[in-house]
Parts: sequence; structure tokens; C-alpha cells
Amino acid sequence: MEDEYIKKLREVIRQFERELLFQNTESCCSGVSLAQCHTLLELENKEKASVTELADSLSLDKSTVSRTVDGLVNIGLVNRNIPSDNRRMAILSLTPTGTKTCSDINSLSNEYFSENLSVLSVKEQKELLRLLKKITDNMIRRRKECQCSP
Amino acid sequence: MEDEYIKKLREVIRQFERELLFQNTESCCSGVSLAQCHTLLELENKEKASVTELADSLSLDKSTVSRTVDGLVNIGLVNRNIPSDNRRMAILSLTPTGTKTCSDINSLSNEYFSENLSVLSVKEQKELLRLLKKITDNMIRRRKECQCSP
DNA sequence: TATAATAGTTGTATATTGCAACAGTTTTAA
DNA sequence: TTAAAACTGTTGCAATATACAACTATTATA
Repeated sequence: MEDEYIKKLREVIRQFERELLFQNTESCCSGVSLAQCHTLLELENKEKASVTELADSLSLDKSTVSRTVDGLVNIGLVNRNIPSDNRRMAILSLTPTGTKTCSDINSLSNEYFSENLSVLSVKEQKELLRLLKKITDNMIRRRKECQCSP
Repeated sequence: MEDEYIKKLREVIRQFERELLFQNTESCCSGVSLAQCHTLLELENKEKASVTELADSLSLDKSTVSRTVDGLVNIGLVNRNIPSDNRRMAILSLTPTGTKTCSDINSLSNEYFSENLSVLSVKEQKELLRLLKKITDNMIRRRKECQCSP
């Protein structure tokens, strides 16, 4: 593969990242910060999760997630439930308000992407998803493989 | 466009973002932080730029860039030059060490992408670049359009 | 039962960022 | 020609995000 191609791709990716950051920051103005937004959406996907699980799928330190969740519990978007059969863990889930906030965020985001993807044909859109998924999966797989050290 | 498709795409994009963040953080360990890394690469592209120009292309506040540049000047990677015909601006450029650091970062990043893109055929790689560029350009264009307010 | 492992929290430190106020410098307008 | 406006970069301040290490409490294991 030629270096010129990779250089271009990297540049586009950097721009893409910055644009996403913009979008994230703006559509997360439904009262939650970006970190909180990501946590909420992850929790929406999983329905229930522990702090450690969330930290894992968000690739963040559990202390970071612990504090983010703290904030979300305080503003009433997340429930923290201690199961009686394992009292050291916390089972997190969305409150009704949390679910509502998620759906607000999703609406805004869907609209944003829907508008921006309209420059692509449906076929191209599908292809973009397929290709992006293929290399992202590979990135995740390779990163996890390299973590041989405990 | 179906919401289901967009939802999947958004999820893949969030994962993609996180993986990129990992890669960035790791390959930027050539002594510079992520923000410094992005600034260096942008400066490498432009060869010369003012703080305001950099802030513009990085979509950051000029105060942020000012401080980042400060750090880069301190560790000897960037030159800050005040032209005599316009003494209020600063012309920034890479020092030889800065150029070297950029090429180190580029080598690491190129290697990373080269390895991860190898799951795609050359044709697919080109298609990915094309599609990503198309929608990123659209995202940038639309964002700038919306900034009607001064 | 004593020790290991696990789950989450807290202390501390650092980085990143934006907004607002500011200080020079240059351009424009009266 | 001078006063006002615009531009360029810096600094003060505050908020957010993050990791590592130390810690507490709980559960599992040897």
C-alpha cells in the first residue's frame, strides 16, 4: 500500500474525528456532557451493566466511569442497584428520564447523520458501514491481542 | 433511510473513534501529547501558519492553540517568528527537531493503519477513502454554512 | 480460616478546552 | 491626522475528562 494513500486517509480521518466531536458536543447539550452522553448510550445498548463492564466497553478506567456514573445518578438519569446476592457490584440501568434523554440524543444524532449521509447513495451508505465495521473490528481485535501483559 | 442502519453506523463510528483515540495516545508517546501531536501534523501540512489559522483548521479556540504552541516552542519543536511588517501576528513553523518528531509520528501511524487496513482489498481501501472524504467534506461544509452568526 | 481476587470509590495530578478580559498592533473612518 | 474599530495573540479562570495508585468492602479459593 502506498504511503501517499495512507497519508490522505489519515488526514480525512482526523477531519472526520473533529467533525464528530463538534456534532457530539452540540447534540449532547440536552444537559449532559460528552462523557455522560457516551455512557448513557452504552447503557442504553446493554440495558444493564456494571461499572467495570462499562469501563471495558468504553475503554476507560473504572475510576473515570465511576465518577461519570456518579454524575448521572445525581441528576437522576441512571439507577445504581446493589444486588443482594453480590453486594460488591452495582447494576446500572437507565431511569425513565435517562431513557428519554437517550432518545433525545438519538433523534438529534440520527437527524445529523441522515442529513450528512444524503450525499451518498443508499448503496454507498451500506458500503461505508460495511468497510468501517470491518476495519474497526480489526482494530479492536488487534489491540486486544496485543494486551498480552496482565 | 432506515433508523436501524443509522443506529448501527453510529455505533461503529463510536467504536472507531475510541480505537483512534487509543492509537493516537500510543503513537504520540514520542514525547508529545495528543493535542501537540495534532498541532504538529497540521503545521507539517501547512509549513507555515499563524495561531489563528491553526485554530481555524483544528476547529479549536485560539487560546487553546496558543497554549499548545507555547508548549511546543518550549520543547523546541516549533519556531515562533514575528514578521517585522506585521508585528501582531506570529508565524509558526517546525524546527528540525519538530520535523523529525512528525516523521516519527507518521511512521508509527502509517504502520498502524497499514496493518489494520490489510483486511480490506486495495479496491475497498480506495472506496473507503472516497466515501469517508465525501461525507466529511459535506459535514464541514454544512457546519460552516450554519455559522451564519458572526 | 487465611489469603486471593474482584468491584467500586476516593485522593491526587495532569491535560484539554472555552470564554472573557486584556494588550499590542494595524486598519479604517471622520 | 487622529480617534475608533478590527485584528492577533496571551492570560485568568473554570469546567471537564482522564489515569494511576491506594483504599474499602465483598466474595471466592486454597
